[in-house]
Amino acid sequence: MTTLSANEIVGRLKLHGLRVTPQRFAVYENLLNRIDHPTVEQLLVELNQAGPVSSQATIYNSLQALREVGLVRQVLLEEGVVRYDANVDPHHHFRCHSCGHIEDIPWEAFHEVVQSSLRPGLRPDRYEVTVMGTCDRCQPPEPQDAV
Amino acid sequence: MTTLSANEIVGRLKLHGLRVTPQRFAVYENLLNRIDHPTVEQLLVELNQAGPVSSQATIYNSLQALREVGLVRQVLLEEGVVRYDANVDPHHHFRCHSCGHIEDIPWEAFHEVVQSSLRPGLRPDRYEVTVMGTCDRCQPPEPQDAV
DNA sequence: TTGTATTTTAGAACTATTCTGACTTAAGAG
DNA sequence: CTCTTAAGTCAGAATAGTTCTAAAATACAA
Ligand SMILES: [Mn+2]
Ligand SMILES: [Mn+2]
Ligand SMILES: [Zn+2]
Ligand SMILES: [Zn+2]
Repeated sequence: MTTLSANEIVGRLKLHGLRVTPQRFAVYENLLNRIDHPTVEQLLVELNQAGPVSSQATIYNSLQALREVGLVRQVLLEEGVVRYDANVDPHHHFRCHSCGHIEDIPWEAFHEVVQSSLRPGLRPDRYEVTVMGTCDRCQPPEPQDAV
Repeated sequence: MTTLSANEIVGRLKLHGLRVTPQRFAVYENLLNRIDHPTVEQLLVELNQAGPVSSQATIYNSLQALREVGLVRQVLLEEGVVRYDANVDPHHHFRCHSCGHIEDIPWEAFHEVVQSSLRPGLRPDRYEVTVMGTCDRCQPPEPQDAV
């Protein structure tokens, strides 16, 4: 989450062979500066809030280009909702089904569990845990109890 | 995976307050008898293979009804692909990114890992592990080795 | 059997995403 | 710089998965 400078963002794009257009820059910069895993619609609204920056088609194009070089990934947690994430380091996700809040779960949280637990024959090379539950702000009306 | 008799299937539907129509029965029965997590399209083709059984709209309707009473669940593993599963017991999924084969991973495989590994404040009530890798039939071109 | 709320269905509508093709631009070469 | 052109942008059309509509059919309780 360390905020990247404009130069660093440009550097990353060029490093991956992407031309630096204002639209592409804006999409990536915006995605880097938020932790909420936005949808295309949300990106579109926020980017064009203070005057037009990017068309819808270009946001789709930019996300696709960024995805192809591995700077951005999709996150699929809900049916019919595609979210985008500029955190491409392996990690997991938590989703509050009360308020919809989504947050990252560090990769280390489920350390090494998977590799050892699969049946022989399956060669895992990636895995991801999705946890659904209730976040801090949405605790259900329970009186008092601990884990 | 124990094959259910027609009577048992009817019983389940009624138990959940669903009327037993030929279409709804066929959708649920088909889903119970396969382990491949089919899409709507695949269900449509297979159900109507030997003469018309159910329209597309009715398959969507049936799946929605079955889902609402908890007899069927969706499985989201790939972008833009919604799959259905009549196994509603908690379990995880493996997906071979070579052939697309999908298989269940028993719930016990990752027993108790999650509950203990989350930050305080989050109350998990469901979680799911998605493992991507290579299945038996798609082992990469390695010379010789055994399991 | 009958009555009625539910279900089925073809086709229309809707929605997220991709495509099209004319125009614009980033950036390397000279 | 200026030129050149492959790459990018964008409005609108097209596509695809899903839901809606409303008329006809039907499950099932009485
Ligand atoms: Mn994330
Ligand atoms: Mn399954
Ligand atoms: Zn919440
Ligand atoms: Zn395979």
